[in-house]
Amino acid sequence: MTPPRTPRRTDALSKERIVEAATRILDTEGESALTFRALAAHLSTGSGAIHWHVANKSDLLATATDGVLTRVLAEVTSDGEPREDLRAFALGLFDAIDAHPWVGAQLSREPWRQALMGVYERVGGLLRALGVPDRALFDSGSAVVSYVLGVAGQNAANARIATPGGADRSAFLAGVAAQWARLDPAEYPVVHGMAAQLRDHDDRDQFLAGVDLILAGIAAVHEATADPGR
Amino acid sequence: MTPPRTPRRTDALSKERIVEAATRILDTEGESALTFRALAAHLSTGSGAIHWHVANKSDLLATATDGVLTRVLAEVTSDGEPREDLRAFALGLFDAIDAHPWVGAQLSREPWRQALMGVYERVGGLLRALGVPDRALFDSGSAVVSYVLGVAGQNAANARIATPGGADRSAFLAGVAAQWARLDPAEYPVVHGMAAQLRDHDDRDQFLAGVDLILAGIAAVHEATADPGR
DNA sequence: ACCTGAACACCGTTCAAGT
DNA sequence: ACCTGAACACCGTTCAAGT
Repeated sequence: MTPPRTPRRTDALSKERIVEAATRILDTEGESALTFRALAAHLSTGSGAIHWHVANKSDLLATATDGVLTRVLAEVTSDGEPREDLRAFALGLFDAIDAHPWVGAQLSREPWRQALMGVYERVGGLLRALGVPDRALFDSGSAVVSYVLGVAGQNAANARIATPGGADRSAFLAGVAAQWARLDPAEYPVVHGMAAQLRDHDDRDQFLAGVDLILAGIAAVHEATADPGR
Repeated sequence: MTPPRTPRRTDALSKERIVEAATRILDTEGESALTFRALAAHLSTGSGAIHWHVANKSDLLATATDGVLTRVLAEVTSDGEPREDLRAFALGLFDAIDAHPWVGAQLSREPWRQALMGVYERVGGLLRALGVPDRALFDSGSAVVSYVLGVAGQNAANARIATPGGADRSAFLAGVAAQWARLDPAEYPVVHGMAAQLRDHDDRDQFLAGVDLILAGIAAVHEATADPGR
């Protein structure tokens, strides 16, 4: 009489289901909670089974990241006024990374390369619709994309730092603001003066203000250098 | 007769020496090579000794990151024309992260918060010297800082992806450019058209172009909204 | 073809024991 | 006070064995 093995699950495992479960763990418990053992438990299977569908952890993170970004690309449509479409798209990326902060931490990983292509395409297309000449599309697009990713990364950082402590975001900001306010105004005149703004600002508003700033710069530079022979 | 223990080292261990060694490992062998065992071997001590000086790995990474950023703040002076000073400072951050790509990956970690204060102070001060009104300093400064960090993060990503493969940066870029060129122009008209620019562009130049774009935007918005009653 | 779960080589961290 | 190095509880990944 052999010892009873754990009964085989009926619903088949698949890379899709694994990535789905991984995303849920990342969203709810954070990056450090995503282990193959935890994942296996969630899916009531063995860790080896996961490795049959997923090459390794990097592959898993890559696919999950790609999923989030692909969804943004698909869900945020660009069929209106280009300026508004661009703001909406940027905001879509912002919100996606806000909802899945771990994606911001994947910035420096492979998966982004593929997704970034789609992002560049979208941003470039909208900039072109705004009248940016083709030769300026690369630099302008790169500036927009870099800015968006920079904010995303910082936001991911804040989300990470804030949550572990248990305090929510506004309490966290208030704490940093208080620290800024306490700085010696002689040594840190600017930051000292920013404390109140830091405490009260809205991340999304500030993000959009930055997008508008860059668009204004693109418009200014573009008009200034608009080549006559074109 | 007791078995001979490893002779006690004469030069005292210190947090400073540990962080120095850690930085060297990070720079030369990459982030994955930094383990307490490797570090202990480099310093010919035990892993426990390191934990006596350094709370944990996070503390170690934080201190190393802070060191790099502090050095940039100290070495890049700002005593000339504000616009040039700002470009030089941004470039200083760019180069530092280019030289220590692992710093870019620390973006979403605690250590940055302290260093970021100094960065905001410097950038804000220069923007003010450029004529940006105080109330606009926070948003403008945030835009500049976010952009710089975004580029830094992406560069760290490229450095990471490129080096493991053994190919150097230009070969890596050529590969990605070739991939972009191969894309269906009907589906990816913009990115397809950017392939040549991607292959030939200079990272530093493009970075500075972005800084200039943002500065142009700040100037434009500032002039447009310059309040008469001030 | 797909899954199980023990085994392996590693990791950060702790800690009794030394000097 | 500072250091040593074994021990502990983890981790990703592999793999013989099952169905």
